[in-house]
Amino acid sequence: MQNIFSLLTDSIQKAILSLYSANADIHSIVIQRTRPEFKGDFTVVVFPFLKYSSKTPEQTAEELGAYLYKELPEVKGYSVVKGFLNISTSNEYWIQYLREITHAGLPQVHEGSQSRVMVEYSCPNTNKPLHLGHIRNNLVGYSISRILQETGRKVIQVNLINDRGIHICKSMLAWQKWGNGATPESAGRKGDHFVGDYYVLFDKKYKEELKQLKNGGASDEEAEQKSLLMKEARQLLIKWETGDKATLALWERMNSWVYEGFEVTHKRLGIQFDKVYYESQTYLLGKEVVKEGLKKGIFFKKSDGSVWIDLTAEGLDEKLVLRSDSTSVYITQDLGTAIQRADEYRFDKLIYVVGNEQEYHFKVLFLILKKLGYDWATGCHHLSYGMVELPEGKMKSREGTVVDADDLMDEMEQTAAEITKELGKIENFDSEKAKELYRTLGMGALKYFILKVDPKKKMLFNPRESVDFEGNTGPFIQYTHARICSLLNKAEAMGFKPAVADKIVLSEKEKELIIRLFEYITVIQDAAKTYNPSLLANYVYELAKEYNQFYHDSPVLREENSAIRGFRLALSIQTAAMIRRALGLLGIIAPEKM
RNA sequence: GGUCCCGUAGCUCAGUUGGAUAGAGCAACAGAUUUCUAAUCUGUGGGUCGUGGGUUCGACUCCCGCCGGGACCA
Repeated sequence: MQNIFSLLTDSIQKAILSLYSANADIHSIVIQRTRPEFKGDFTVVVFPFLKYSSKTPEQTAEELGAYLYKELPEVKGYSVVKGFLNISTSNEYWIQYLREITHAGLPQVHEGSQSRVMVEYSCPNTNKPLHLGHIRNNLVGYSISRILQETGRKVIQVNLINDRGIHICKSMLAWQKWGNGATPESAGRKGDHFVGDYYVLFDKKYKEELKQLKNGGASDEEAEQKSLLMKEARQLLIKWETGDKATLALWERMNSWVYEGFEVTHKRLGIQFDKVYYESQTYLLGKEVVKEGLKKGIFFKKSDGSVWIDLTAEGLDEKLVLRSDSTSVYITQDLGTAIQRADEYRFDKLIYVVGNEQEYHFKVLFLILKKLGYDWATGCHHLSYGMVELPEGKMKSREGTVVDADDLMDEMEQTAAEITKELGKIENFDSEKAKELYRTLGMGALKYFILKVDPKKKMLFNPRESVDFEGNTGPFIQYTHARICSLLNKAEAMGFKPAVADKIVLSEKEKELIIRLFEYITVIQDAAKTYNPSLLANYVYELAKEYNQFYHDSPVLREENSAIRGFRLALSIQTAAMIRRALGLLGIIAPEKM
């Protein structure tokens, strides 16, 4: 059956041609949902048509309404309020829609079936465990990947781990000096935390050293230069770069501990990658590109030998792409990595999920790729997300205000357990099943709390609110799903079957619910287009809220009219399926009982 | 010095190619359960959409200035 939007749009174009002998611009046709205080389901804004009709808004709306009413059986009535034409759609249309999805399943979106998208996200350093900021990154990256898949695109999820550099050398040095051969196993500590501890220890010792040097009369700068610890760390980095065996062995060993830890966290977050890149293998990429760019005259060399690109014509600055000692800067390897990936995967889009503090960096990166003549550069996109802040302000590792990812998940699950036990609805669960539920609910709360906010905006993480399980929260939506499942189980036990009969009188709520289900297509397209999972999060919340209202005042199992009962069962089944599906795209599990 | 982002109810957020009297949740208060899961539902109060101009039939939305907050580039 034809989509109501295209049905209306087509008919409006015909109406304008027939009534006013004009061809209406498709963009001038705006159809939106009718506001609840007015009668109707969809509203056509007629102001843009006045130039065709040369009549008052009311007259134009009236004529248009009469035309649509006559032409389309789906239009059951209309009313005109000022310049707005409110259209009431027929129950039959929506009953038919419900019947269709009951038989054929929920609609699929295929708009992007030919395209390949690579999404890069997560990208942790190996010197410390993941924190709240990484969680937002991971959730947004995972969810947008799933959403793009949902619209038919082939998605390649990749991670790029920053496994080399001075930071990991600091951890290594501290472990050598003060670790006494300890391992995560011997210390009973998760690997990434274990290595992170040594990073912190280095920093502590380094500060002590600086203090001593300064007490001895050194200035800040002198102290930093004189620091033996820092010197040793740098030496370790040089050893690493020159391939010193013992250094490489230690590096590999410590990183492997970190990866074991990350693995656990990733699993808990429910994310996984198709491919993991390591900076140790990519950091030398890009130098060739610089040579190439020099040859083409896109880059230029300064007297000290450093290589730059002049972007002042584009309103940016001059940007360094290779240092005078011919070592790379970040953008050098990013250029190389992007080109390597383009060769390898031939993607249509490459999406970088990275914090908004790097907006300038990506602007420059994409611009350089374009100037180098890579046509796929236009498909590169920086999915820039805002920082996560705490009620006390920004997270600062120095002040110990960083919210650790593992701790946070522990707390969420613990809260879920407390609330669930208090409500006492799962007495027949064994402890394994109960634990799984706590996990599902805790993660549901956390994921929804973060994903409901537009990624572009900075967000405030209030721990008190994040463990709220009522109102606009993940557990609210999960609860709605569980309740429907419970209802459906009982219906089955009672032998009631879902069925969508022809002649059903729909209540306002029932019609609204079906329209909501229908709106999913628009929402998922929007979410994919704008790389914004929060649209989907807000959608599924609205859907759950709508269902709860319906549930509250419409009996299902107690409904004696079997046609209505069957219809309500079918509606409930589809709503539950939609909740499951939408939550799934957010990485949230919909439990059947809670 | 330059570039960019943000500012909506006490708090957290929706409001997306400009559309009607700007919406939710939390918090506060009042109610609903002999009933399909009350992690629910209903109601009340709460707004100069930072601010001043401009564009037009119409601006939270677009343009310019200012104030406040943040980020980035040397």
